Amino acid sequence: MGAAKETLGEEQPWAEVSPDAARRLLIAAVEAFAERGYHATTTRDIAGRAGMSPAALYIHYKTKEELLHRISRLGHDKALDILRSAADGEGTPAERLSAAVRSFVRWHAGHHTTARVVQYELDALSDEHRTEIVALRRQSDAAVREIINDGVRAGEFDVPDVPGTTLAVLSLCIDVARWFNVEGRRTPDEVGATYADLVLRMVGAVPPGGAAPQR
Amino acid sequence: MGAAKETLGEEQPWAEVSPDAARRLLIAAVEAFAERGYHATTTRDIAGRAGMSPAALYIHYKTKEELLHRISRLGHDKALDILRSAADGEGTPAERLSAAVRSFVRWHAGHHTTARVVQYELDALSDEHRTEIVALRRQSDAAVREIINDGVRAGEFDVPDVPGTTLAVLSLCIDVARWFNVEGRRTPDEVGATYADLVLRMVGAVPPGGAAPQR
DNA sequence: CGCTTGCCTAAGCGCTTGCTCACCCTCAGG
DNA sequence: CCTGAGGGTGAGCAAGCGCTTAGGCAAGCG
Repeated sequence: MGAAKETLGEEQPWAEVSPDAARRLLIAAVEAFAERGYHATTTRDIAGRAGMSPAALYIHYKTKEELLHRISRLGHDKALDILRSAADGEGTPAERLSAAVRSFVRWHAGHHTTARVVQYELDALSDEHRTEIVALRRQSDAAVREIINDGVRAGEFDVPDVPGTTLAVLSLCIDVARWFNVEGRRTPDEVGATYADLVLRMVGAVPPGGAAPQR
Repeated sequence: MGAAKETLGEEQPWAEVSPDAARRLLIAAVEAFAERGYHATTTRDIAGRAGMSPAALYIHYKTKEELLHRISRLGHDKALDILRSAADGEGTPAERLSAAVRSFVRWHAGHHTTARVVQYELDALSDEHRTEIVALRRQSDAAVREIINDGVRAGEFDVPDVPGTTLAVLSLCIDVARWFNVEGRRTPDEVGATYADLVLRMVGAVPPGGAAPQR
C-alpha cells in the first residue's frame, strides 16, 4: 500500500549544480571526502579527480570548506525532503513511519558516499555553516517525532519515551551510511525494508501480517 | 613532593598505559582526536595538551598513527570484553541481550570521547592495523549474534533476519558515541536502559513488566 | 579586426605538518 | 666524584598544504 510514487532515482543527482565544471568538481569532492574524510583530502586530489588543475577549483568555489558546505546543504535538503514527504503523506502513522524509514534508509544506502559526507563531516564546517545545517537536522528530528506522536495519540504505538525513540530511529537510519557497502549482500531496498520492520517493532506497532522480508 | 599519582576517586581508564608521560600523551590524543578528528589534530596540539614539547611525543610513540592504533586497540579490547561478559553470562537470552546492550551503550555514552575515536577513526589506521581491528569487530558481531541465535532457538525471539538484526543492534549502540553529549538531558545509565528496551522490542521479546524508563 | 569575458593552467608563495637531531637535566650505581 | 641511560627540550628540515597570481586561449560582439 501507500503506492510509493517515487520521483525516480535521479540519474543526475547533482543536476542543480552548474556549470558543468563546478558539478564535476563537486562530485569529485564527494568521492574523495567519503573515501578519506574531509581533512585527509587535498584540493589537488579533488581537482585531479575532476580532470583539472588545482587552481581550477578556486574559480568555482571560494574555499575547500565552501565545497563541503554545498555538499552538506544539498544533501541535508534532500534528506529532509524525503522525510517530510513521508511524514506529510497519507495513511496510518504506522504506514507513514514505515515509508519514512524505508525511503530514508534507501537514500543513505544508495547514496552512501554522499550520505557519509553529509552525516559525518559536520565538524569540519565553519561555525556559521554548521549552525545552518544543524537547524535542518532539527527539522528532520521534528518530522520523525511528529509521526511517532501521531501514532501514540492514535493508540497505535506504545512508546514510553518519544524524544528518545525518535533519536534512536534517526540514529539507526543515519548509521547505515557508515557501514553500508556496495559489495555487500544487501541492496538498499532490502535494508530499507528490514529497517522499516525493525522500527515498527521499536514503537510497538506489530508489523503487518508478519510479512517480514526473508532471505 | 606531592603525590605524583593521585587517585581521583573515579576509575583510571588508561591504567594499563605506562610510563606516566605516555599515558598523559595518550589521554591528550584521545581528547584531541575526539574533538577535531585524527587528521585535523596536530602532534603539537597533542603534546601541548599533555604539557610537553612536540618532540616528547616521539620518545613514547613512533608515529602519530601508532598513538591512534594504541587507542583503538585498547578501546576495542574493552568493548569486546563488555559484550563477551554479557554474552557468556547467565540468564535467559533476553536477559543476556538486555545486559549486553545496556553495558555496551553505557560505555559508549560514558566514554564517548574514547568511543568516538575508536568507532569513527578506523580509516586513518594503516592497512595492517586496520585489519587487526576489523578482526576484533567481527568478534563483537559474533558475540551479539550468538545471543540472538540463542533466543531464536529458545523460541523467545522472533527474528526473521538474524545477521541483519545483529548489524542493526550494534549499529544503534555504536552510534551513541556520535550523538551523546555530556550536557544533554540523559545520563549514560538512562540511555542504556532505554536502548536495552528498544532492542528487546526489535527481537520480538516483550520488555519485562513494562517498567520503561520515563523521561 | 581588436576587445572583452569566462574558463582554465603553470608556477609558486607563505605557512603548517610530521618528524628528527643535537643537546641537556636528573638520578642511580660504582 | 664520575658515568651512562632514560626522559625531556629548542630549533629546524623536507614535504605537503590551501590558496593566489599572471597569463593563455577560445568564443561572442562591435
